[in-house]
Amino acid sequence: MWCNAAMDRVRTDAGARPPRATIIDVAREAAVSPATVSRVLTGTKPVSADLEQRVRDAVNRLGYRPNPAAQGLLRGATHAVGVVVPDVGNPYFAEVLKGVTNAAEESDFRTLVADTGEKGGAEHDAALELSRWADGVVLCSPRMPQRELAKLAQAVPHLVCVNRVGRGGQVPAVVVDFEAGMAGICRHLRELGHRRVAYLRGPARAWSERARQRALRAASGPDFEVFQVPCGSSSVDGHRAADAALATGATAVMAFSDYVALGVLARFDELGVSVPRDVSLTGFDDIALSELLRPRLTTVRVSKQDLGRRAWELFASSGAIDGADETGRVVTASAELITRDSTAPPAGAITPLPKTAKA
Amino acid sequence: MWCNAAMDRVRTDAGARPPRATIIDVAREAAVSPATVSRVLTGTKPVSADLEQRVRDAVNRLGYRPNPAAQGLLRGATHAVGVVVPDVGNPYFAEVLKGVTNAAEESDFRTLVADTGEKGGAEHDAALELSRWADGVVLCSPRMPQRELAKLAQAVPHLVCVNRVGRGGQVPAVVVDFEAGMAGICRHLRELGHRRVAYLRGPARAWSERARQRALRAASGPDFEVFQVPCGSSSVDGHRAADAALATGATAVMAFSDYVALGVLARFDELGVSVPRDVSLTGFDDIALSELLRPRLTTVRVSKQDLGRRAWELFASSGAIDGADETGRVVTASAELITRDSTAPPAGAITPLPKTAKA
DNA sequence: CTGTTAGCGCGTTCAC
DNA sequence: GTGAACGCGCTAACAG
Repeated sequence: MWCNAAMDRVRTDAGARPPRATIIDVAREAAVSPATVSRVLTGTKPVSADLEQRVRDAVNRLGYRPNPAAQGLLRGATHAVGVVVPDVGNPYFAEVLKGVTNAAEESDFRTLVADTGEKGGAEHDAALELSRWADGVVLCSPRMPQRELAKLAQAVPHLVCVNRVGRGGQVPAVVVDFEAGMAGICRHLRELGHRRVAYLRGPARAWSERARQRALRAASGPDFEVFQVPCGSSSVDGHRAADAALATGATAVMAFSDYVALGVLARFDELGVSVPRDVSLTGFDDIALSELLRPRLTTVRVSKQDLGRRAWELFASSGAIDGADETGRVVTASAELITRDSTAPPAGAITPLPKTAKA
Repeated sequence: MWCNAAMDRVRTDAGARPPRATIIDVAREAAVSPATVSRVLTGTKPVSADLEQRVRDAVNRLGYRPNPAAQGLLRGATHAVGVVVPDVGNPYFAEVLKGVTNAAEESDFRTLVADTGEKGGAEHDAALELSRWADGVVLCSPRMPQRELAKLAQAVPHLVCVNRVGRGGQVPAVVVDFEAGMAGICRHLRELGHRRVAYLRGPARAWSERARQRALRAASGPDFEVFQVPCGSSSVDGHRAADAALATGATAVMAFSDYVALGVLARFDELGVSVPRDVSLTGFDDIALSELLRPRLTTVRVSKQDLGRRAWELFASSGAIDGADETGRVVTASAELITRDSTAPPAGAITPLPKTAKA
């Protein structure tokens, strides 16, 4: 009955399917007990140099790698974090994701990603599903309603939010200071002399959108009128909403994000509207592309990778690794205005329609 | 010694950590055996309507979700695919990733992502690591040497490549017809009257780069000179290499990809070089941004999501799901030239230096 | 220091 | 149509 894996391999060699070696195969190969192999690999208990070498050789020879499912089953932890993002294609989230991944890697954690395709309704399920696989979940800019989030926080052991604080900050979160950033943009535009500006709204349910709205309300007044234009969070949304923004007669357009501004810029170009000559344009986030675009976008710098890293740290300190259960912290990341080429003083005349604007 | 999970739960209730319910908890709740619960959930064997309802109720009440680790252990499969990409921030890979994810989802498979940060040396380990967690791995545009790939293919049960065919097509792969695409670009430029063109090279080890080179060799001749300029695969690389491209005196610049062309465009603008008036520019891949840029980029359309989907299908048909082991297929995706605004006939005079070009 | 034993949560045999 | 028992790969408890 010692017909072991090595034998099988020979027989199935034609199929070239190398069956994964188990710890028992390694133990047999090294002529030790499975426990010794485990000890060498996990380093929990000392093992004599001789045996250790034999085990290491066997591991290399067989190409053995422990099965994480079995490890997870036993330890009750998977050594993985889940990350839920609205859209990996959005450079903003791609960066946040990288931040989490890099930080997690340092602690030897794997990252699992779920893309909800900007469908707020899918977030809850995605997080729940990820939580089956991972020890915790990082929720990026969730659009789900407050009470859904609260319920989720009870079902998912280690939940961390990015750019969303739950009711009373029950859920640990790292958020950008959108209010300050948006205020900076408003101040900048006002100083340039703009009095009528349009704002391209992001997803209504986004927490960050509401924070921006607070800043907008605070900044607006008789000498600084803000026209709200429904838009969205993608370049395509920006492209679509650009005409409406122009129609407000504003001399400056504030986009929800750089990614949105990208689409706006393209549409403006199609319409023959020059930025910043005819109209000023601002973004938010400072994605890498913004410096490559022409004109270079005036925006608010957010350290996106850092956001991801901070989220990881929140996860780690919430007891996911050691036992120090420190729930409910909310950390705020700064947002700094970056003035570039897409903003300038308004032209003498108000431009109610793009076509006439050019004429 | 029957101090079970339910007991523990009561004690740690203060921490508000809801421990995941097990199938046994559900069975107790529904007053049936664990086996019955399993049968209801997997639907493998018929169960009486009465019991089925009781089980479903219990599942909902407890919020029970089967532990995938345990399932994986038992079934010897995890119901997950790994995807290794050089850079998730690259819109190209983001799209391919989405393609895999969407297709996998339909078969109820989860997607695990590893980002190698464009470090070819990290690919091997990343794939190996992913293969511990997943039933197979999709390797996107791997830069690793041929023999490393061959070795990897033996260690990873279900390996599929995107944009890379291994020696003799041993590894199932879906590849873009780079050669045809590149040939199309060359023909287009030639027809416009360009005789001296620069090519911004991608990563030397990329299979797709070698395919492009074949097309370039075939197209080049006394009346179509191609100047090779080392570059890379990111926008930043393109930005850096733009000057060198101009210095060749070419009237058209072919970028490795749209993503690279983006950086080139930005640099050209800084230099006051107008596209396509002073110099024509082409990309490859047709990422969404390319239509938003000004000028809109002439490029080669590649259905990126489809690439991902086809990779998934290759994985699925390689016996990862059923047993139909159909190894070594290589499928080729078409590449279609999209003529937009960044290419035009060359200006009358050759432009050896950007500054003089404008004057 | 090392080997043996038990069991993590689940699905799938077997008996009934 | 249902329940009891076994084992997936691994490691933490015990024995020696």
